Parts: sequence; structure tokens; C-alpha cells
Amino acid sequence: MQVSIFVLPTQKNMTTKDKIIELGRDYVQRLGYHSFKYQLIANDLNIKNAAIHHYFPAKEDLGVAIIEKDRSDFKLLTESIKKHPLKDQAEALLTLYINYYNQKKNLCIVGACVSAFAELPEKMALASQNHLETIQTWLINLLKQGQASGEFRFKEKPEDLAALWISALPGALQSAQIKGEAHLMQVITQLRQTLKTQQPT
Amino acid sequence: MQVSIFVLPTQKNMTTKDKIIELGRDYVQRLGYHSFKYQLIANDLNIKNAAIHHYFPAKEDLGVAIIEKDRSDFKLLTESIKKHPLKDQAEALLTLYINYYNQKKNLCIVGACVSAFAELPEKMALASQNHLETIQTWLINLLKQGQASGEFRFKEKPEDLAALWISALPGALQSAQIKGEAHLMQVITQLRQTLKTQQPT
DNA sequence: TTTGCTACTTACATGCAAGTAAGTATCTTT
DNA sequence: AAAGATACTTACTTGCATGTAAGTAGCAAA
Repeated sequence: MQVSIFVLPTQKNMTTKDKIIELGRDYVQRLGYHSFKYQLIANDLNIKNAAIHHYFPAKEDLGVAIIEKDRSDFKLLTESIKKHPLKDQAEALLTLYINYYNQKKNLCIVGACVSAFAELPEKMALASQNHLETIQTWLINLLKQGQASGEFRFKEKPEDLAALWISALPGALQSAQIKGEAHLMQVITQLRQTLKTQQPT
Repeated sequence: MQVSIFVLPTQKNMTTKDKIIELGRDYVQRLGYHSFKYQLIANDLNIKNAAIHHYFPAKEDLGVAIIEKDRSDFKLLTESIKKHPLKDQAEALLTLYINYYNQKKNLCIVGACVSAFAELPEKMALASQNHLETIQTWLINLLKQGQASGEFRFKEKPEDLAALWISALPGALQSAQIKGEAHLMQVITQLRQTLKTQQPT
């Protein structure tokens, strides 16, 4: 299920527009929305600043495109594994964050958005709201299925547990910048235990 | 134990320097470090921009002062309640975050620092590292005491549980901007349950 | 072949935030 | 009363990021 940790940000057969979105997402996840600049992407692609404005007139437009790409990727991922055991599906979310850490991306896109929310353009605020909603809904559903099937045996409300997961993961990824990978793994260990899956004997 | 939710950011008997730190902390918690500007504080205090540079030559200097003030306040708070029941001491941390939310501060200082960490001046990075360390150490200690006394009956390692708390609280505060107060309360509910305190019958 | 579209470059305008240098008013100490 | 320190203001520099206007090169369709 896990392909490669070090995915190349851009590939030859991608259009410039798509490369801009990919590189933009990278920088947003490393630096945050307000600290990422068109110039960084322009340098990487050996094009001029204004070329990016050709595709995305305002930074806000690129911001929205990045969020929607990330949301779309999330949907593709969850769709592709929806027949897998529920525990594996939950693990896929955890793996996502471990991969971010290994790629030195200490913000997930949703985390980057909420941590800059007060200064976010309105369209980006709406897009990030939709993105978070998508993740939350998927997770709640997963937890409900697991509770119903007995694959998970937690006593809490699925909504409450989902809230914990979608707060703790972005938070742990952020603080792992200071406390290191072990910190992220401690949080993930705790989250795994909340599911109360059958212990392998 | 809880004084007033709506504490005035500055008071008459404070020095200008202290007012700058307090207002700075407010703005950092609302906007994030890179989005808060000297001009905002200058307007609030009816002074000129350059007056702030008189006290804090570089923005980084004010940043460090804000973090150290926050850390100092945290130490004062925990010191002042160290004789209280352990459960109440844990509740005090939760209350801190509920108060932040009610004051529309959707970043704690540590959260503001880690979410902007890659672009943070070195002195601020160190200061925030110390701040986080202080909170973590306090919490681990509290959990260990509670485990020893039987006031808490969790089975996890105190370190792991502490990691969850200090990731989930900043994360929940941030995402509460999108998902509302109920979301924060769901996370807090889950964290309370991790302590496995005696249920009141 | 000419018309037009796509994908850019060149060159520039704008605005803003950080920071500095020099001056002034007031209060403090000797 | 003189000297210095404190708490600012005025006026300015610098640099950078966003964004725009106008031009160009190449391919694509009519």
C-alpha cells in the first residue's frame, strides 16, 4: 500500500500548471501559506515570477488549487483502499502523517490553513473547511463501521474520537519539529489504542 | 481558581513595554507570528511604530519576550495550584484552552511557534522549545503523581499520554476555528477520559 | 498564410513592513 | 543648574512580495 516515501514533487509529464500546484503544496506544508512565495516556485521551475501569475492571477487562486488538489488526493486514497480491513484504512491516515514528517513537511494542508486561518482569503477558508469536512466525515464513517462490525471496540462516540484524531495528528506533526519523530510516534501509539482493536496474541 | 475570562489586555499601571508584550501576545495568538505587525500595537497604544523599536529593536526580540512572558505565566499558574487535587490541576490546563477559544485566540503561543517554526528566528525557536519543554515536563510529572497515588488510573506511559495532550490541545484550538467550540469540547472530553479518574457516583 | 491562442518574458508600479538616524521633551540624579 | 538617561516622534531608507501591462515566440486551426 505504501509506495515511496520520497515522491518527486514534479515529474516530466506534468503540465507547468500542475507542477506549480505540487511545488506550492510542498512549500505550504514546509513554510505555511504566508511564508511561501511565488519566487520559490519560479526558481525551482526556471521560469519567471509572472509566469505563475499567468496560471494563478492571485496567490489566493493558487492557495485554493492546492487545497482542492490535496482534498482530491485524499479522496482518491480513501477510495482506493475502501475494501481493505478497517484497521488498515485507519493506519493509512496515520501513515500519511508519518510520511509528511519524513518528507520534512511539518504541516498538513488543513493544519497549514487553520494555523493561518484568521489571515486567510475567504475562498481558501471555504476550501479548507470543505477539506476538513471531507476528512472528518470519512473518519467518522470508518469508526462507525468498525464499531458496528466489532473490528473496533471503543466505547466513545465515533464523532468524539474523530475529533481527537483530526486535532492530535496535525498538532503532533507540528510539535514534532521541536520534539522529534518519537513524539509523533507516541501520539500515533495513543491514537491506535483508542480503537481497541483485537490484540494479536 | 478561574478569575475572569475576559482579561483586559493592558492595564493602567503597566509600563508601555509590558503593554507591548501583552498586546503582542494577543495578536500572535489571533494572527500568528508573521501576520502580526508592529503597526497594530502602535495603533492600540497611540504611539508610533518606531516607539516599539525603541523597546524591541527587532521583531525577533519582541517575539522572544512574548514567549518568555507566556512561559513565566504558565509557571506562575502551575505553581499557584500545585497543592490542589491533581485532577483540578489537569483541568486547569484544559480551562486555559477553553479560555483561549472564548477570547478568540485560536493559537496558543506554542502552537503559534510550531506552526511557523520553519520561518522562525533562531532565538524564538529556542525560546519556544524551552516553553514546550516546561509544559511537557509539568504534565508528565502531574500524570506520574496521579498514577502513583491512584488518582489517575490510566495504563499508558505518562510520557505518551502527555504527548497526546500537548498535541491535541493546540490542534483542537486551531481546528475549532472551523469546527466551532463543540469540536474543542469533544477533544477535551476525550482527553479527560484518558485520565481514568474515579467516576463520581 | 494569416489569425489567434498558449505560454511565457520584460519591465514596471504599488504597497507595506522592518528597521534606522536624528531630534525633542520630560524627568532624574548629582 | 547641568548632565544624562528615558521615552518617545519625525522622517527616512531598504527590501521584498504581489500584481500588472505589454510584448514575444511558437504552435495550431481555418
